[in-house]
Amino acid sequence: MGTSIDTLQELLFDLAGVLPADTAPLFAMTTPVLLETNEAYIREEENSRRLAFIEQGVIRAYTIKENGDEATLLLRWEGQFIASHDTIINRQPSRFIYRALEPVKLLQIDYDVLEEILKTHPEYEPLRNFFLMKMLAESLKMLESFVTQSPEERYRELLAERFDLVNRVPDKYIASMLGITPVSLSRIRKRMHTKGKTST
Amino acid sequence: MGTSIDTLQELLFDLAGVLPADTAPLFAMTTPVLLETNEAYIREEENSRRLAFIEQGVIRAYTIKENGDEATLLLRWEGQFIASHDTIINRQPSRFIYRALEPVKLLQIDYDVLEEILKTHPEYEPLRNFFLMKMLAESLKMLESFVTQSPEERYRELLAERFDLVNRVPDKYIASMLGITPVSLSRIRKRMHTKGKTST
DNA sequence: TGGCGGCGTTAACAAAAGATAATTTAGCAG
DNA sequence: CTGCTAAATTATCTTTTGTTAACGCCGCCA
Repeated sequence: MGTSIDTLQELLFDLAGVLPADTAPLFAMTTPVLLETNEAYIREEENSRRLAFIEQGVIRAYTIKENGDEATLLLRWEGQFIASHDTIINRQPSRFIYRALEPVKLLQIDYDVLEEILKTHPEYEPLRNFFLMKMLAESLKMLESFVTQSPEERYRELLAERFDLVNRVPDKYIASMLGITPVSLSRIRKRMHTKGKTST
Repeated sequence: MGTSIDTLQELLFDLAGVLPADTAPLFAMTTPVLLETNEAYIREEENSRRLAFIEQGVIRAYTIKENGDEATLLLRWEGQFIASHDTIINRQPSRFIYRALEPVKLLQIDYDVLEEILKTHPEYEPLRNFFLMKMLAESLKMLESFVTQSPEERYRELLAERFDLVNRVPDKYIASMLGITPVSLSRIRKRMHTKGKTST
């Protein structure tokens, strides 16, 4: 059973040829964190520049709309990073809330500390680039789905690509992430059952 | 009148304290490129890892859907970078077409060449991070607008924030970027004229 | 300058989504 | 096992969007 550190060390080796033995300075500054179901990792208006690798569990990033409704921006799960992009990229208080949907295990580091480490250990730099690019690619892919597909098509694709995730997460959050209401998602599912079971 | 090089040198100085005099190795590898209206910069299935800073003009990134319709993913204009994210991030043939909507002036570099330069000149690294983060923040903001706002609200916001851009670009591309049809955008505009001229 | 073609608008109808509320289902605590 | 609560479904009605087609406007080019 691999730990976060194992995973990240492997990644660092693959990306930059950094041997696990040479990653001590990086991992010395990380802290393990546990969240219980429904616990907030980052709250609205918070300014902390924490960055975490998810070892286990699912975290939901959402915002509260003017009318009081929640809107889920994205879900992150094991093997991904989670951080307040408002705070890290724009140095603004987080407009989003990051909350565990399940018990979560994190490996955490402060972004400013990470930056210091990167100054003295530029060999870790590929790790940052890798995750930035990965997140950018993911965001663009989601964006693409909004301009090319209908809500039903987006849902079908999500089912096809992340069936496990859809089953771990309440439908209402999935709906919100697809840009529709839970009622609408329910109707889509009904349509899918009756009519075309075939697809994508 | 500032050139691309001036702008980028300024950015490099602000971000990393690199003096303009020390940026020669970087700019030695760049090429100016001119595109005329409607000329494609990157075509579908293309594998080139070109990266360009837009000095003047607007470029549209779009894909052709299964039904033959076009879907505009994003628009980029002067001061921004343009590149095939499929090709640079995932080393896949571009699924998008990048085409000039106006006469365009670019400052181009090959990404692989840039990577080589970054190995010997890590002091330029902040530039890459800056643009990656900037693009990520932009993508997430657009994504946010899809989960929190209606098409009409997205249009109003686009008008409020990028009025100049909306006026430079044909409505049908704006509509597609908002995830709706040109017919629908036309109705939204009609609604806005008659009813609420106020607000966000 | 006359015609052609693309773009935006409008119209008419079908399909889908939003809002609200009632009802059923399901997960969890005691 | 029972009961409570939240989530999901269903129903009804309204609003918005999609689809297709017609029409007018304008720019461009022969």
